[in-house]
Amino acid sequence: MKRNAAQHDHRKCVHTALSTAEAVCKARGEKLTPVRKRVLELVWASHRPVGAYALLDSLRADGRSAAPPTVYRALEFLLAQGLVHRVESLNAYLGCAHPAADHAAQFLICRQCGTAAELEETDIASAIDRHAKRAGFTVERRTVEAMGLCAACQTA
Amino acid sequence: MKRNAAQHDHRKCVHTALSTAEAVCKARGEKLTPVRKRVLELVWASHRPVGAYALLDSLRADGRSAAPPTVYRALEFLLAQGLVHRVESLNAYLGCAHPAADHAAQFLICRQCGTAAELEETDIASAIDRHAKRAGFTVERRTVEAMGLCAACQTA
DNA sequence: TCTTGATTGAAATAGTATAACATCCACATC
DNA sequence: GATGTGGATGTTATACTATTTCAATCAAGA
Ligand SMILES: [Zn+2]
Ligand SMILES: [Zn+2]
Ligand SMILES: [Zn+2]
Ligand SMILES: [Zn+2]
Repeated sequence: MKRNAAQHDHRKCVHTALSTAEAVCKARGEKLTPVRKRVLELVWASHRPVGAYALLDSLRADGRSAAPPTVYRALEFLLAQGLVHRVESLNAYLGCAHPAADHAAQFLICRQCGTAAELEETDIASAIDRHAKRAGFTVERRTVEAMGLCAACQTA
Repeated sequence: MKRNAAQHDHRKCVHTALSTAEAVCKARGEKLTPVRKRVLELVWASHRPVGAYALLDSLRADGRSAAPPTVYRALEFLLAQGLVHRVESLNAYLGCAHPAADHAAQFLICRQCGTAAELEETDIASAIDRHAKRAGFTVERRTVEAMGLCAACQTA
């Protein structure tokens, strides 16, 4: 039920995400250029992961000149800054809920409504790392994505 | 160091995988046709996840007539039977190490040598499920992939 | 001003996956 | 053995995702 369209002011989500991004970039001396900012805003248009070509269509709808590299470059920057995440199982992108700090993220993706919620549970990450270590494996990056039904879609 | 090319008889891996597949399909009344069997064998050609188009090339190298649907259909069948896994972060496919029983699998993927080891740790899956449940989310499928360095590549 | 490096524009191409329809084959039934 | 049926495969076309390459532009800093 969290983040149901009827139950939260999504403008606030977008506004918070954009201000945080400004702050983060400024603090790091990175440039949040108009294209990058606009792509971030488009990613935040919903709580559903968005495909790169959907973003491209939106950029073009803005009247802006845009080709695939336009959006992939913006995404590359936003990913590097931790402002968006890539959802591997969907080939899609999602705004990060807590971009300030480096963190291991996990995603709960609803197959019904398409929303994705972000978790940041260190014990999931450490369970993976522990078993990896037993195998002599050093973990550098983790992809954890759960598919299923969100609370809202279950009751419905 | 496990499964280093020099340190195990890979023919045995392949043979075991194919016999198990035969048995599993027979028990279920499913048909492991020549294409399907050959694709499974090709997937098992190494312990590295293989892309669909690499499999396609191999099928063609056999002299067989093959197009993308040929390999994707075979993979669809093998995935449904639990004989192969899909590695989401690589868009690639890997033979399942324990295809008989249904299981939650996790992968340790070496960025250096490309090998992927399969884990089947229930506590990783249950940690995910537990946090999901707290969010009211019902998990149906999990994708857990760790990128890093395998034991062999670390010492080297 | 000049230089330099980062960013963006633009065109082409590579890589991954599915849709749609025809044909074939194994098997059950008559 | 002939016929009908459904699954499996063949074939072509297309959709979707991502990168390469080179040119043009822009934004500081010397
Ligand atoms: Zn919102
Ligand atoms: Zn839902
Ligand atoms: Zn082996
Ligand atoms: Zn390795």
